[in-house]
Amino acid sequence: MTSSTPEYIPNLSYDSVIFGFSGEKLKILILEYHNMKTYALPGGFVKTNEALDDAVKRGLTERTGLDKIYLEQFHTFGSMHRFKPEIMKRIMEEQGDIEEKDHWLLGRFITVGYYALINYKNVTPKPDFLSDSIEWYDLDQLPELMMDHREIIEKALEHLRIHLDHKLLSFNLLPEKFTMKELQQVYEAILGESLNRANFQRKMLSLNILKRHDKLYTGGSHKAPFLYSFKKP
Amino acid sequence: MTSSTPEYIPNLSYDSVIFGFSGEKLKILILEYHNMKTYALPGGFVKTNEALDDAVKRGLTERTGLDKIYLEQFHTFGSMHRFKPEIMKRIMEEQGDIEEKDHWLLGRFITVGYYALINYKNVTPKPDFLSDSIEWYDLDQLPELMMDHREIIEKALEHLRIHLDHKLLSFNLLPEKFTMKELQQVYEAILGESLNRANFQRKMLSLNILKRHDKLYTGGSHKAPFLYSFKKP
DNA sequence: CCAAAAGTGTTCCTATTACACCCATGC
DNA sequence: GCATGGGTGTAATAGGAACACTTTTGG
Repeated sequence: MTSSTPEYIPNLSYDSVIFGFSGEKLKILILEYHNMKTYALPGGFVKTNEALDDAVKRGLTERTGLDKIYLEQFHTFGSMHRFKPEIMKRIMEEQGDIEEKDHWLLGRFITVGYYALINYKNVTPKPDFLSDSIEWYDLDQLPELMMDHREIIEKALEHLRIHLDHKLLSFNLLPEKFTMKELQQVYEAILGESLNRANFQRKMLSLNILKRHDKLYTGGSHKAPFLYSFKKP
Repeated sequence: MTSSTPEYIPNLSYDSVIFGFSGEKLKILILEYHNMKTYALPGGFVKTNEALDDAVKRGLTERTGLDKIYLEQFHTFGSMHRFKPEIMKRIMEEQGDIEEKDHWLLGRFITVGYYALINYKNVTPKPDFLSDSIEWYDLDQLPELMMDHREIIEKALEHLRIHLDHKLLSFNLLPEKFTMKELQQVYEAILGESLNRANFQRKMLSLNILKRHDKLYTGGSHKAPFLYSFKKP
């Protein structure tokens, strides 16, 4: 790509915080650059003729194989502390891109933060051309991340916790049908605290967003729970 | 400015929604471009070596004369529907800037939205070099705005309403000392609804963020109200 | 004394919380 | 029958909303 007709908007990127849920713990998708021991959030760039939201969706699909993911924008990070060109330079050198001195990737970047919440088990993350691996990490066992990516995750989590009630419908975190206990586990994993079973049940039902289906017989020695699904609007 | 060493980040702008309060109504600062009947939010661009937040503060100070304003970022707008180069072209032609065909200002822009809430009376807005006038407009009497600026205002207002309790402390909308009635008028103007006086008083006091001072004798034939100020943390 | 605005009190209602109880199921 | 997990009931509490009452002030 030449600088006269750039394919991507310079100095602007996005980073996505992909939350995944395994049944008990909340995890985050982190990638590692080739031989660098450099861990980062999956991010990317916006084409000059592409909507911001579309760019983020495109990047996420390329990296997770998942389509039709609900993404929520939460903050744009524009501090000059983000400017660490050495890191990107090393990454590019590993790639063999060493020619250009003022390559656009070495510029200063303002990044738009997005987050998504998906069902862990539906995803087979695939590393892209820049990265060595892409893996799920427990929230409390994150590796050291490049630049301000740790801060980006904290801010994403804060937003997720505040807007949980309104946003959970849109995220496909649970299977089509699920039990009340599973739903509660999602809430507890995200909020990081345990909730009262009886009150949680009542509150969820009072929101009038759940449809009750037949009971689920698991073979366990206890009462069979109802299955629920989200009412589609 | 030449394209080889750009002063500003291309394709990225900010727009600021400046809410002002006059004592009864909420107003917004809108500027008009020279002889264009084109109304817009005050916005600007980010220098390549400047923090995003700093750029927004700089622009606001240039246009309002006010310093140390608390600004809150709320959303980044990146749709391709924003791309209307004709408008900017006409503005530049009015200015006499007609030479460059692919000038950076004619590109597609992703814009970061910020809002602020200030005391209307402390401000003497000054038009910048591009604009003819800069005026306060009532929320319900806005002129037709360029591009998606109307949508940006709606989204700012939504954020302001939701986060009012947490953010009012940081905004210098009221004088140092104010009465409970003045505080209530701010809330009512922002929320767009009237509130019960007795309950509002109790709720505000229960938040434990107000310091009570001496009474204010206005000369009105009624009980003198207490003055309050926000407790500084 | 009256009107206007401010401060405080009372009542009602709803949402939240903690805990208890009973039911279904497989061993 | 009994342990386990699931559904529902109940009492105590907190918070909000609606309204009434009283106090202060200047005319």
